[in-house]
Amino acid sequence: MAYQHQLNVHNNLTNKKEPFQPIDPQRVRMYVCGMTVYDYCHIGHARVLVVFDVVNRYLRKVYGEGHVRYVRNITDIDDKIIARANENGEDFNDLTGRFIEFMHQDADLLGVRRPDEEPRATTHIDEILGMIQSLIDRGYAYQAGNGDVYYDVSRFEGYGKLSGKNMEDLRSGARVEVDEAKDDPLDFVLWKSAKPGEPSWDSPWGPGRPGWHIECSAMSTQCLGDHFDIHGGGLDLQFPHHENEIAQSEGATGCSFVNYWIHNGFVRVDNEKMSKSLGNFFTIREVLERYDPEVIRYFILSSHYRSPLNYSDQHLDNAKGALTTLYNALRGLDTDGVVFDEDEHSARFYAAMDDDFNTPEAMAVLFELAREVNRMRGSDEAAACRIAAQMKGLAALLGLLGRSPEAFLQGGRQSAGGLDDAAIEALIAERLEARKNKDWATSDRIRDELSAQGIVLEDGAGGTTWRRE
RNA sequence: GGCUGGAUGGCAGAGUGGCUAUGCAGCGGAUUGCAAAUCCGUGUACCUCGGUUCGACUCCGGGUCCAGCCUCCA
Repeated sequence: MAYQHQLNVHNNLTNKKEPFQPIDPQRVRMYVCGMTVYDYCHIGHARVLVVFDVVNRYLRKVYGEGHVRYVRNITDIDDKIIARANENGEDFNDLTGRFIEFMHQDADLLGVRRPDEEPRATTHIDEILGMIQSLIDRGYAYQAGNGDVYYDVSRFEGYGKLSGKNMEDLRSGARVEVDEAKDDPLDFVLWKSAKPGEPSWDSPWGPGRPGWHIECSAMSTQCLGDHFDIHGGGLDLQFPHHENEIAQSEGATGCSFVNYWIHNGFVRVDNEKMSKSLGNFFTIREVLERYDPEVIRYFILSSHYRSPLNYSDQHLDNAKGALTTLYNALRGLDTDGVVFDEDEHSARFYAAMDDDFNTPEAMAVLFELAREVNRMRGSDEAAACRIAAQMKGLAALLGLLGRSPEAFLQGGRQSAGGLDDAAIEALIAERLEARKNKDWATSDRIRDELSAQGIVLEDGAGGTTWRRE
């Protein structure tokens, strides 16, 4: 019997968990704010990538592969990009092109499926200009004396509805910058007039470039329409970025913008937010030098997407151990083409995922299946295979356990000057000979030798297997 | 100061008005030549003070502490 999904998501617009009802179940639409590309992605970025990859995979499971459209943008023009390009003495397009490539490499390694569309700000200038013009026409924006075009926040009635802020509180906040050009300190820029030497595009308001917030409004509307289902991103984007997007899009189109706002929590280091400004970040590639990408993925999904996630080697080691347990269960079982019925484990897995993408609880089900597999193997190989196949099928929704167990277990980093696979196999063969002769001293010596190289031997009923620690 | 979240066993991390989360680590047993892996068993856990209740870690209120947003940030 097929499981009946009822997806519930925590909607930041209402700040409540609600049943998810797509505008059109045949075409579920999700937009996620991606990266500003002037540097390598860090683990915080990895979290957005992985979290929304899982949301994307799960929506496809529930609504069907062809009925979900996932858009994740790239911000490829902004102050920091210009500054970095100047520092490097290169064209900003070269800089962004390079880091887009690096981002794709990182995302691919983490098992993140490519979005259906990946719009870039610089290729959507026309749409951006169009939306700014609409805002001016409808009285939501004005050009200031310095040439910049600003959004007139006081004109938009619902301003603050996403972040739970009101204009008075915001104005009384001590940190609002005072800018002479703006009518109101809360107004934000839609079009920045170009300073000499800066990249710029022509516009009715003079040469310039788009503000950050308008990019996302224009790109999401262009790719998904005026009104769509899900808009996601990091928690820090809730205000002002997403608040401003609502003001822009609803101001420009006059219709409701997004039904469900989903934000992932931060990655922390020593209980502090990992961020560029604090300088306490670890890049994905840095971590990949020491850990398998699937370990990073497991680590990210081992806590709920809305919770803070503390980064540390200890947590990654823990993730590695847990993943090893799961792959150990799959070892030696051929699940290709195995037909199985989904049992109550699947039901519990889906129930967990239906409940606001509760990946930790879903993962607990994977461990229960692993135990079932281990209980069955030996006594009923076919049953073990069926359970293993079910386990792999569920894990695939999280983008986990997609490789052969050997690829994961033996694929660890070979220490410098360490033994390659053939040398390991040769030593195991030699040890096997010694064991036949009950020469335990030789057998143990070889095992110790391998152990010193980080190779763990396991003598099973079907022979000796090995894995890298 | 305003607004959001959070506080669970050695560590990590779900969840629930009364019933084992799960993982890692530990301990005992099985298995093993010894290990490893695996299986079985095993832990006075729910920040504090009040309240509601037959019963609260779970609901309500106060407090304490932590994190985040209000400034670029995933």
